[in-house]
Amino acid sequence: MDQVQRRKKGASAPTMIDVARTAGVSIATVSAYMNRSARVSDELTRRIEAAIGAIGYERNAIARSLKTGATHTIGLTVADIRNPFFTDVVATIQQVLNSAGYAVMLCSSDENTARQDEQIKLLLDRMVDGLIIAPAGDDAVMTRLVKSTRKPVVLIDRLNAGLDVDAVVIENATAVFEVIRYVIDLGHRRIGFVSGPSVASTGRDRLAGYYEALRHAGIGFDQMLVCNGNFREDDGYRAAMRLLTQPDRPTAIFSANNLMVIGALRAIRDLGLSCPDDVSVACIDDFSWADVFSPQLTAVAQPVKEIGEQAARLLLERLSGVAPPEPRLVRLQGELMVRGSCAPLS
Amino acid sequence: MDQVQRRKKGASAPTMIDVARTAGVSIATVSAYMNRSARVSDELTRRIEAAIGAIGYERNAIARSLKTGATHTIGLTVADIRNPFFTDVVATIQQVLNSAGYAVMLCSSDENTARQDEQIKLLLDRMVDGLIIAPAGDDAVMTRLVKSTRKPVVLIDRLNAGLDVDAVVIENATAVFEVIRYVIDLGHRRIGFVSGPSVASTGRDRLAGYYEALRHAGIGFDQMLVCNGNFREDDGYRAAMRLLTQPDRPTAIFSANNLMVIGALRAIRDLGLSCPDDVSVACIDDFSWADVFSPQLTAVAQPVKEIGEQAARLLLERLSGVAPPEPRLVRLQGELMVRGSCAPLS
DNA sequence: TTGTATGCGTTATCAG
DNA sequence: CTGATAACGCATACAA
Repeated sequence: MDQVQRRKKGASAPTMIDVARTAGVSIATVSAYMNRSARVSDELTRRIEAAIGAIGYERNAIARSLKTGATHTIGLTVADIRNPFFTDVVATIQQVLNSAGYAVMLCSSDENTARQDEQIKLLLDRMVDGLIIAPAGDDAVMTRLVKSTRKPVVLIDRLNAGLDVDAVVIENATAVFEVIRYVIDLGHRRIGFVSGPSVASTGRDRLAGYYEALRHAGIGFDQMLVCNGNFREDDGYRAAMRLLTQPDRPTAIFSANNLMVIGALRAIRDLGLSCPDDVSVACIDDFSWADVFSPQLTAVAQPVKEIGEQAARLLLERLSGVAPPEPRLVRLQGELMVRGSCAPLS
Repeated sequence: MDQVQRRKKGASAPTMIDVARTAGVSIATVSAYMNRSARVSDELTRRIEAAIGAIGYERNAIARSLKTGATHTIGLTVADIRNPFFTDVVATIQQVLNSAGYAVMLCSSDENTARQDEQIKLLLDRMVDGLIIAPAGDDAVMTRLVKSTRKPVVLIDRLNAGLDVDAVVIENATAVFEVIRYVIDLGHRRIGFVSGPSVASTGRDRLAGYYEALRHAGIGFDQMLVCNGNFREDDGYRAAMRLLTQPDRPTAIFSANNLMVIGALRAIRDLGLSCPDDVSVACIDDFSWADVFSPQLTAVAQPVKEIGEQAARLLLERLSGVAPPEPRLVRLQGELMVRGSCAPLS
C-alpha cells in the first residue's frame, strides 16, 4: 500500500508515515532523523520537527523493539518487595538503570518459588533485555529458565549453585560469625538462631556462620537452639516463641534477617520478657530508624546501595558487551552496628 | 518469502513459523492453537504441542503487542519506593494485576516531579496499557502528559486538580483532624505540625485538617508551629529541630507522614529530649513494627491493602471497558491507632 | 543526502 | 477446520 494514502485522521496514534507525509519527506528520512543514524539536511530536519510537533508524534517502542530486538527494559524480581533491604536495593538499581536509559519491570515473589518462576517467565516473555534476580530460593524451574535464556542475568543477595552467572552477595558467614562472636564475648552461651530457609544460600550461609562462631568459641551445639523460618515476620515470631518457651531458654537470639527479628521481638514482648534485660537480640539487616527506637537493634548493615550499584553495573556491562565471558562474583562486606539490644551476661 | 524455507537453525529464537514447519501445519493454525481463537483438530493440536516442546518455542510478546496494540503491562509510578506506605500499596497492586495477567513496570520518582515526568514519558513510550500514578506533586508537565494519553490512568494517594481520572485517596483532613483532636484532648495546646509540600494534595489536605482541629477547639493558630517538608526523613529532622528550639516550644509534634516522623524523633533524641515525656508525637502512616519498638507511635493507619486493591480494580475495569465514562473517586478512611507516643499534659 | 522496498513475529481476514 | 496473505510501525540495506 502506498505510504501516502493512509491514516484516516481519526483513530490511532500518529506514525512515522504521518510525519513523513506532513513533512513532505520519506519515512526513511524521518527514521534517520529520529535515530541520528544519518545526517539529515537542515531544511528537512526543520520540516520534520515541525511535523512532529504538529501531529504530536511519538515513536512506537514496540515496533522499534520488534525490529531491533531490544526493549531497553530489564526485569527485576526480588524475594519480598516489602522488605526494606530489597526496597533499598531496588531503588538504587532503578536509579542507575534509568539513567542508563533502561526501564525496570519489577516483580516480587513473596518468598514463593512458584510465583518467582511465573514472574521470570512473564519477564522473559515480555522480552526484557536482561534480568536481575534476588532468588526466593534454588529451584529447578528457575535454574532451567535462567539457563535456557540467552539474556544476561545477574543474581543478587542469594546464590544459586547451578547457575554460572554474574552475582552480587555479601559475606554472609563472616557477617554472622562476627555478630555471634560479639554476643559470645558478652558472655552468652545459649544463643538461639532464627534461621532462614535452607533453600536460600543466605539461609545456609548465615547458619554456617553461626556454627562456625560456636565451634570457634568451643561452645557445644544444641539442635534445640536453631529454628527455621522463611524470612517472614511470622516465622520469626513462631521461632522465637519456640526458642523462649523451652526449659533452658537462650539468653540471646539472633535473627537471620530484618523481618524475622521484628517477629522475634514481638514474641519477646508477648512472653512478658524484655530486650535486652531478659533476652539479647541481634540480626542481619539494619533499619534506617534503628537508632531512634528502643530497643536499638544491634545488627549487620548490608551495603544496600553498593549491592544495587554493582548489580546494575554487572548487567550494564553484559548488555554493552564489554564483560568478560566468565561469570563474575562480587562479594561485599557487611558492617556490624553495635547498639543496645545485646546486654552483657553477668 | 515461503514460510518453509527459512530458519537457519542457529541464531535467533524459534518462531511460530518454525513450529508450523516442524508440525507440518500452517502458521495460522499454530496461532489459532496458541490463542484458542478457533478450534483446532485433536490431531493437529497434538502435532503442534509436540513441535513446540521439541524446538522450545515461546511466543514473542513484542510481535504480539505490535499486532494487538496491547502489552498487558501497566506502568506504576510512586513518589518514593522506600516509603513502606508505597511499598505496601505497590505489593498489593502487583498481586492483583499479576493475577489478572498484567505485568507491572515500576518507577520511583523520589518526590521529584521532573523525574516523575520523565518516568511517565518512559512508561507511555513503552506502550503500557494503563498507568497508576502516586504523584510526587501537581505539575503542569504531568498534567499535560496524562491528559494527552488515551490510556486509562488511576491516581492514588494524591489528587491532581487538573485531572479528570479515577483516583483512590484517603480522607486526609478527617484523619488529621481526629489525631489532632485526640492530642488536644490530652491537654496539648501548642502542637507543632511537620507538613508535607503544598504541591501535593496530601500536603495541603493534612494541613487543612490540622487547622480545622485547632479552630474547632478554639485554639489560636501560630505560624511558628508549622514547618514545611517534602515527606523525606531529613525534612522531618530539620522541621522538628526548628520547632523544638524556639522559645515557647510545642509540647506535641504531628508529622504528616511516616518518614518525617522518624526524622522528628531523631531530632528529639539529638536535643536530649524524650518522647513522650518531653514531647508527644503522632503521625499519619502506621508502621508494621510500631507495637514492638518504643516509643510506640500513635498513628493513623492507612488502609494500604484496600488502596492497592481499589486502584487495581479501577484500572482493570477501565481496561476491560466496563467502567462508566465519568471518573470515579474512591475515598477511604484511615484508622487512628492510639499507642504510647502521646502523653497527657498535666 | 534522500527515497524504496522488505522483514521483524504475530494476528486476523478471507478463501478453500 | 485449515491455509495463504496482508497488515502492525519501524529500521535498514540498497538504489537513486
